[in-house]
Amino acid sequence: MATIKEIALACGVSAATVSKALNNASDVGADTAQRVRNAARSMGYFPNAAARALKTNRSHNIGLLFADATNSGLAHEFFSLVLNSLKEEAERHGYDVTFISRDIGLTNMSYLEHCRYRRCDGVVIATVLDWTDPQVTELAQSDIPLVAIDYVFDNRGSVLSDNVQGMRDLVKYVYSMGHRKIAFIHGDRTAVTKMRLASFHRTCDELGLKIPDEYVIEGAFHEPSASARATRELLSLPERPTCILYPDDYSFLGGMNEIESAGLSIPDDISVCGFDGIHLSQVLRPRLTTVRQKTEQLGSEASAMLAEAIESGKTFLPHRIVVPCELIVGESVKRI
Amino acid sequence: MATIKEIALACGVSAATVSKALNNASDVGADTAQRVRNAARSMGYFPNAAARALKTNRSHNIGLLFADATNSGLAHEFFSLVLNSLKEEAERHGYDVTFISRDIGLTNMSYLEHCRYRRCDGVVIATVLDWTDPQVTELAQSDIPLVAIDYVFDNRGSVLSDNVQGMRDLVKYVYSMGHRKIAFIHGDRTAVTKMRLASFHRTCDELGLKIPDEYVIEGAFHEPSASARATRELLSLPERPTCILYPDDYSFLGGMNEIESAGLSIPDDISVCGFDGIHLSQVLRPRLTTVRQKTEQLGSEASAMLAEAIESGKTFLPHRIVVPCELIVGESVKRI
DNA sequence: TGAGTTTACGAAAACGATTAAGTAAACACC
DNA sequence: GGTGTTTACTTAATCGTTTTCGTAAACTCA
Repeated sequence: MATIKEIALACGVSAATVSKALNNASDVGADTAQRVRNAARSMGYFPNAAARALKTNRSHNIGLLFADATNSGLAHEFFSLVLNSLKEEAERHGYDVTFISRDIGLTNMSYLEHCRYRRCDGVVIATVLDWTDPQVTELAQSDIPLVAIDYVFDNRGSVLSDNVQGMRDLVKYVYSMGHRKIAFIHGDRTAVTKMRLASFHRTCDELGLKIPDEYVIEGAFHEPSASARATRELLSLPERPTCILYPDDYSFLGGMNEIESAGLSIPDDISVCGFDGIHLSQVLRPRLTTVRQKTEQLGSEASAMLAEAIESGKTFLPHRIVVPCELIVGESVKRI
Repeated sequence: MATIKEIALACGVSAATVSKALNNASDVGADTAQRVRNAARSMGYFPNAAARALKTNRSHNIGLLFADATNSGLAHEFFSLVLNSLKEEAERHGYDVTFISRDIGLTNMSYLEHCRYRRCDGVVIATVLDWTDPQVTELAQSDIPLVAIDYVFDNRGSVLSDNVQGMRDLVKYVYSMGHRKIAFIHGDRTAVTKMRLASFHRTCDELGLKIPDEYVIEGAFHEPSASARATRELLSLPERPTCILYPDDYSFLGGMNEIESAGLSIPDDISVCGFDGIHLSQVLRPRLTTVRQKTEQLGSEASAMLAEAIESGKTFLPHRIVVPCELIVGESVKRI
């Protein structure tokens, strides 16, 4: 509202001096600086972000790429929580968060164009439908600082939830409870699924478990119906698994219904595990044994890393932070 | 990337002409306009949002005020879905969405200051902890176009979910199924709760139902534990209700656990209803009878209304849109 | 005291767009 | 053909900052 010029006028100095005083530049007298700052405060001054962005070519704004699809994306508590901590940490560093999408207004821009239009200082890619989407790779190959969550782009920063360790801990725990016939309903074919699947097989190998092919079924993240279908398949096998691992806590609900309507009880007749450790998992009875992903840390590390990339001026900062998962032992796995 | 000047140079015209051609101004020749537009496209031109904002004093950005608290807010599917449609509709109108918060960076700004700093063209208040927070009222009394969701500020636009009608439909339905002893666990003391509570009582009156005081208990939105506690109270009453209405679908989970661990079955021993109609409600077995709030419509109406307020230049646009709720009949209410 | 250095400030250009006002050419019209 | 009106452009100012460069005053020191 008040501008630098008005402050300059009020203080009897030039606009340049005001700007410098406000930015703690070295060549301003201590008393003048103080006077200016006082005036700025009392006149309710805040810098005009647009003017500053125009001049400095820095918007103090970071773009956030979130899946466009409605079924997953924002509705998924995992992502909501990541977004929340991402936003808070970004703000702590002085950045605002703006959603990036294609096709804003009438014109259709690509993700990259949208970022340029808004002069985003950096971008966090939290989740997209397809990481090989040309528009996504275009963005990843641009000169905009970028951090991806749960994905690795060449030469780019990434924050990864340690799905491999999480899955290993889960399988080992289930094994330690005496289970040998362990089934795994995995998510749709994404990078995360690949990691969990690989970790599942490797851990079973280490434990000397032979897992029959029928025990590993494709489901889908956040889709109870897919888990329901897969659960039906598993329950109808001649040799039923004693424990089923689900793609995620939410989609487990589909399996839960299926198990109950088959007249079976959890965990007495069959044991189950989720993944994610969202609030829901600890509200269900029996409490779900699951793997908690540290959403707060994923989000805040991503923001911090991006801020560092922006401020260091190094567009390409191939840092990689791996955030451990945490096994949550509930009551859904029975010792046998 | 490419600027207007570069296009001007390439086309052999002045920057002003380029600007006008790109903005479909009247005083540009048809052929020149075409030439300019072609050049702009081929040179990958996109306007510099900062420069434009500086000059026009319009940022094409709307601020979004979302609760700071973590327990509800973004993690609640209701708000996630509202946010999602809000964002999509805003983008359709050419606006980006930026989160507004206090205390960005080191400085601590108020919500209003944050909006001014970012030169937001308008603000949507989706949910806050406390609508009487001085910072919120300051914003509501400012000259920034504003639309609130599920709240009414004097002289401001608002989009309201018809909680009154939703609750009435629900109670009438439950009544029509033969229930007379209907309990209501309501949410914490918010505007929404007040509406539902009032509608509950009025509808019961209309139906000639006398609801004992013990049947109306305070719970909390999105908090299964509160619903669990309230459910315990209700189940221990000498005269148990035959149907319990919960604050929302999610918090019902707490009640569900309590009912099951009391050895009761839904809906044979006791009927239950939720509110919200989130995905979860239709995944549970039995499917929950609930009231769906049209989140997509709430979000998109809010964006559309705000866009209109901005574009009409009328800061104060006391429109009020009421979005009806929809009764979803599940299997959780038994005919008695 | 005079030359060199430091300190504290100001003047002015620039970022990339928009827009009011000005102008030259083309056209209309009797 | 002169006058008036369109049409199609250009010039230049402006939005609110930042930043480079310049400079006057003050200080240092032999």
